[in-house]
Amino acid sequence: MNKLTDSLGDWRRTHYSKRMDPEMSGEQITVMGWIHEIRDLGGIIFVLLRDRDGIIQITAPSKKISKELLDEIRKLKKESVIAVRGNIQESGKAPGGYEIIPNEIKLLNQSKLPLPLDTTDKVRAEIDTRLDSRYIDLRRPTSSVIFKIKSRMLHSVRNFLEKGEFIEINTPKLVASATEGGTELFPITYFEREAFLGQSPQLYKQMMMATGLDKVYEIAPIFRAEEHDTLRHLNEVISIDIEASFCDHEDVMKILEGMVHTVLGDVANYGEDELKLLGVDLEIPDIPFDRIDYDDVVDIVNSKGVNMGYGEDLSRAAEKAIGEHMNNYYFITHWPTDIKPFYVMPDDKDPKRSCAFDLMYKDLEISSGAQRVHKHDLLVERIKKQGLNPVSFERYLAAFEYGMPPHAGWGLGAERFTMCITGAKNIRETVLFPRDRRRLTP
RNA sequence: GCCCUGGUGGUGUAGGGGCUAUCAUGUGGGCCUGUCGAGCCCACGACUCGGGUUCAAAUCCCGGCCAGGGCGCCA
Repeated sequence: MNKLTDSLGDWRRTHYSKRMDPEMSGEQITVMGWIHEIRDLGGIIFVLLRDRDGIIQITAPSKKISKELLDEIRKLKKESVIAVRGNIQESGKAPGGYEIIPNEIKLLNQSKLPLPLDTTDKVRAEIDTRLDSRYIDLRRPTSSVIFKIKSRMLHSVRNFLEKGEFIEINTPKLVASATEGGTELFPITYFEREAFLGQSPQLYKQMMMATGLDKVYEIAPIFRAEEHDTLRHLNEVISIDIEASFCDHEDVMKILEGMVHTVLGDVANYGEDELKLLGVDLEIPDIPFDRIDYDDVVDIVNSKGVNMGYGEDLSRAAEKAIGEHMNNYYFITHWPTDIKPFYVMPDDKDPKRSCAFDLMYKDLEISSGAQRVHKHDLLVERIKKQGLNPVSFERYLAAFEYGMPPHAGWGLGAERFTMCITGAKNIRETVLFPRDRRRLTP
């Protein structure tokens, strides 16, 4: 099989499929990609070549090209990789308005058939089938376009934060302590000791506040060993985290809403074609976002017939109820101190309430943040109150003894944010190789 | 982890104690000079695994595995 394939040699792609213009008519160009479909009508063969940008038609009329080339084309199979040199021609009859009349074709690699799933969207495959053969699934534009948008989103996030004078940091994902409380951690073997995969950069980015770097951000994976099995949870996700000194929760909420607003604008501006492919009409929310007090959330949820007590976290039914009442992006503020982590600052005037907030998009929590406790003794008290041992936080706590400024921050789930932008119903759509309760490969 | 539903060619499905197991797409072959979900003809290809009931199980029962939906868990 392989002896029939050609080497790349000195051939290089001169154009992507969608970047043609009328002035190029007649010009010889080289395109490279995968065979999306072949329509052999006998006297004329149409080969649809797909690359990153889209699809261009190679048109081979028997009268215009040599018999040898025609025979070569007739032997081509779906999803094989080819390079085509030919003349570009404007044509109203061709999809996209342009077609290429081939002079020479190289078969760079052949595809095995049949394919594990259909790349032309004639027959839909289930997400499980698609994830098993993700590289082929991503040949479908509706699948890969999510990652083009995610890339734009992350680029825009970095731009925004860099403009705001945030410094990008990298904190360890191999950590010693399982005592941060809350979520389950993945244990791993670290030489002769046990270690864990980091659940959050929280403690590290707070320690950075004691360094004088003032404003930091990190975009990195976090790991949570929860056995959840839903459309919006994974065991490995990307967290967009910031922490800023000499700030309170109001300041970082402004940064967060400003960032979401800017990023959505950027994606709408520069990703127009991509959004169109998904059929998404991206609405840019006005800022400031609505802020709703936790106590009012409880009242609204109860008024919708969903039972919820003050001091409880939102159940799924509660999230749906509040999501129905609010729309788009909104903050839930003044969470009860007791259900928030130890590092969250209690409200001065009413310590039962905290300076913590969640950013919601409809019924989906996409970010949570807070003003943090920067006073050492209060922090120790809060750790004890949550049933944790201050001794295991020794190194973290020490950072609060030598001049820790007041600070605040948040973490935003990159995949959940991508879901908001793309309209994906399953978080797995927004990760190339998702890790969930059952899936560890590919 | 719990509840509900399901697992049929490569993919997506119909069927539901005994027939040659349905359809689409695909794959292989043939015809066709403007296809664009091309069309037409021929062929190929499947009942999740283990156990049980039964003269007979893809179908009913039990269990495993896997999946879909919902929930829980998720500082």
